[in-house]
Amino acid sequence: MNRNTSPPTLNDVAQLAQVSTATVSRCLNDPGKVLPSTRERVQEAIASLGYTPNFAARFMAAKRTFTIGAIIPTMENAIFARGLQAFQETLHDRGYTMLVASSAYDPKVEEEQIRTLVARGADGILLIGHDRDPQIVDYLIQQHVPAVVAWSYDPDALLPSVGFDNRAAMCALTDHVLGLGHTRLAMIAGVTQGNDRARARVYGVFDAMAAQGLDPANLALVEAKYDVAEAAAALIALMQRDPKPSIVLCGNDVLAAGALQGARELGLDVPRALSITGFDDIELARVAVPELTTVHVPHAEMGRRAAAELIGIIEEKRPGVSTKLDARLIMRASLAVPLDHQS
Amino acid sequence: MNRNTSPPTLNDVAQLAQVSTATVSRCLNDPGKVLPSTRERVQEAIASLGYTPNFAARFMAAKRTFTIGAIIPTMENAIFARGLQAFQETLHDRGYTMLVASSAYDPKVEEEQIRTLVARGADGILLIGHDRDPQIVDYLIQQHVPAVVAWSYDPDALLPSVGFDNRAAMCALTDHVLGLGHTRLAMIAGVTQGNDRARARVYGVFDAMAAQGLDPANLALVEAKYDVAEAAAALIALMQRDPKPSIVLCGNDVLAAGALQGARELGLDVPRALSITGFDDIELARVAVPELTTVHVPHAEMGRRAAAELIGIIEEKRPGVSTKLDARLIMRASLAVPLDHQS
DNA sequence: ATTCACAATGCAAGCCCTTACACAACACAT
DNA sequence: ATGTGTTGTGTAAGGGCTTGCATTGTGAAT
Repeated sequence: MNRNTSPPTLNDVAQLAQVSTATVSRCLNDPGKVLPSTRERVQEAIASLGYTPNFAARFMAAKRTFTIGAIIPTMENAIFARGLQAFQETLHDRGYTMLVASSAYDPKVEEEQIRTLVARGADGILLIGHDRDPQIVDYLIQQHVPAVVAWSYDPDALLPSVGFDNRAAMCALTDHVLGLGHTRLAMIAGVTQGNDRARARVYGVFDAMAAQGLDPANLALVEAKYDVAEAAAALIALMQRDPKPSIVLCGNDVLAAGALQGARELGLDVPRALSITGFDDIELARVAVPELTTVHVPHAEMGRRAAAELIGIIEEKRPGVSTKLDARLIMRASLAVPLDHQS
Repeated sequence: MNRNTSPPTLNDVAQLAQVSTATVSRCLNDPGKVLPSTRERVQEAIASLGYTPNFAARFMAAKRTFTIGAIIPTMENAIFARGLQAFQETLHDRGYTMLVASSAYDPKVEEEQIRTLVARGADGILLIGHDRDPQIVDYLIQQHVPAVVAWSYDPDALLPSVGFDNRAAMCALTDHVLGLGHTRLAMIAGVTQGNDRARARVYGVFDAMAAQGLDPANLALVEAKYDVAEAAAALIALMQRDPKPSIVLCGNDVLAAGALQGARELGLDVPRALSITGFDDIELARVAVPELTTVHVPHAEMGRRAAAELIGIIEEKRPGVSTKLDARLIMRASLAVPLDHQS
C-alpha cells in the first residue's frame, strides 16, 4: 500500500482530497469554516493516509503548542500525584497536553527544565513553590511564557499562585496540639533550603508556640530529606533529647510515616507514649498505623484551579490572579493527649 | 535594551556576531568546526541576547529531538517512580530529555499519548507492559519510532522488553507460601484486563498450585483496582468465604497495604491469623505494619537498562534486544506459617 | 440585470533552524 | 609556480504547517 518511507504530510492529504493545503489545515483547526462535503472528503483522506500533523511545523507556523509543562520536585511519592492528575485532566478537557518533568528538588535542574520547556514552546508552565532564582522568573517573563505556582500561596510573589497557607495551616495544627496539653514539642521538618513550603511549616509551628507564650527556641527541630528511613533515624535521635518530646510534628506525611517507623523501632506506643502528626493527607496517612493526624491539602482542587488559571492567562492574555485555598485539620489516631496530662 | 517583543533568533545572533547563521548553528551543534575566536564572538552574542534555540525549528530541520517519551499507567503511586527516575537520569546523562505522560490505565488514552509523543517528534518511547492494540504498535513501526517495553519481559513480543518474569516471580513466591504449609489461598489481583503484568501474576499463582498438585480453581480470586480502599473491601469480602483463606496474595504492594487495612478493620492479627503478601517492594512495603513480604523488583536497573537500550536502538539504528532481569523474594513480617500448621 | 455581501477556497509568504554544497584562503608538496 | 588538500565560512534550499489576502462563486437586495 504505502510505499513512502516518510509520514504523510498536509500536502499529501490535500492532493488526495483535491483541495488546497489551506483547506486541510482549516479542517483541522477550524472545521466550521469548511463546507461539510469538503470536510468529509478531507477526513477520509486523512484517515486513509493515517495522517498525523507534524507538531513542530505546526508550532513554527502558529506559535502555539497547546502544551503546558509542569515541573514538580519529585515523582518519588504521591504528594504531587493527585494534584497533577487533576491538573492534567483539566488541561486535557480544554484541549491541552501536559508535559511533566521532575527537578529532584534541585534548583539547577529546575532551571534547566524550565528552559527546555520554554524552548519546546510550552504555552505555560506550572511550578511548585515560590523559592527560586529571580533570574529564571525574569526569563519566563521576558519570554512571555505564563507560569503559575501551586502548593504555596503568596499574593506578593511575582508569579501568581494557587495554593494554601502552609504557615497558617501548620500553625493551626500546632495550636490544636498545644490545646491538648503538649508542652515538649519536636519537629521533623523537610529540607527548608530552597523549599518555601517546608520553611513555612516550620514558621507555622513557631507562630503557634509564640502565640501561646512559649519560646520557639524550645522546639526540638531537625530536618530530614524526603525519605522514610531518614525520618525514622531523625525520630530516634529526637527521642534521645532531654526533655523527651511528647509530640513530633512532621513536615509531611512521608516523614511522619518514617517517624512512626522509628517509634516502632524504639518500641514506643503511638499515640500513648508519643504523638506524631503529618501534613498533606496523602494515601499513606491512612495506611500508616496508627492512622496519621494530618493537614488535608485540597490537592485535586489545587490542580484544577491552577490549570484553569494558567489557561485563562494564556487565552485571555491577562495577568494572573492568586487563589487561596483552605487546608483543614484531619484528626486521626496518631495524636492524643500527652501522658503526663492525663492524670 | 531589548525592544523586540519576540525572542531572539539565530539570525539575530548571526548579525550581532557578524557571521552567517550557519556558523552560529555550527557553534551550537558542532563547536569543533568553528575557529575558537569566532566561537567566542558567537557565544558572547548568544549570551547578550539571551538566545535560546527554537526547538520546533530545530526539529524540522534536523528531524531529531533528543526527546524520549515515557507513558506510564499512573503517577498516583510510587511503582513506576523509582524506575522512571533512573530512566530519566540515564537519558539525561546521554543528552536526552524525558517527557512523561500517564495513561490512567486506559488503552485509549495510551494510544492518544503515543500519537501525541510521535507527533512531537519523540526519538523513542518507553511503554509499560505488552498489552495493547497491535495496530498502535504497527503505527510506531511504520513511523520508525523505536519503542521499548519495561516492567514485563517477553522475548516473543513485537517490541523489545526490559523486565522480569512476573509469572515466574509470583510462582516462586507462591511456592514458598505453599512450602510454609498454607493450603487455603486467596488472591487480590490487580485488574487483569489490559494488564499483562497483573495477569501474569495470577498465572504465577496458578502455576505454583498446579505444580504442587493443587487445583488452581480453589484459589479464591478477586480483582481490585489500584486502590487501598478497594483492596481493603476485597479482603473483607474474601474473609467471608468458606473456607477462610489463611493467606491473601496481593498483586502488588498497594493492594497488600489495603488488604492489611481490611484485616485491621476485621481485627485480624497479621500474620498470625492471616498472612498477606505484596509485590513490587515499593517504600510502602516497609511502612506497612507488619512489613510486607513481597517480591523485589529491580526498578532502578530496569529504568537504566531500558534507557540504554532505547538510546542504543536510536543511535545505532539496530533492532532492539530484550533483557530479562531478576526479581527476588523479600521476606518480612506479613507472612508466617499458618495457624493450623503450627500445632 | 446589476450590485453587493459574504461564504468557501486557493495562493504563497513566512516561521527558524540545519546542512549539502560552494567558495575562499591557506599550507604544503611537487 | 602550479596543484592538492584542508579548514573555516557563507549561501540557500528545504522542512510542514498556518494564515492574511486574493479570488471565485453564491444568493439577496436593488
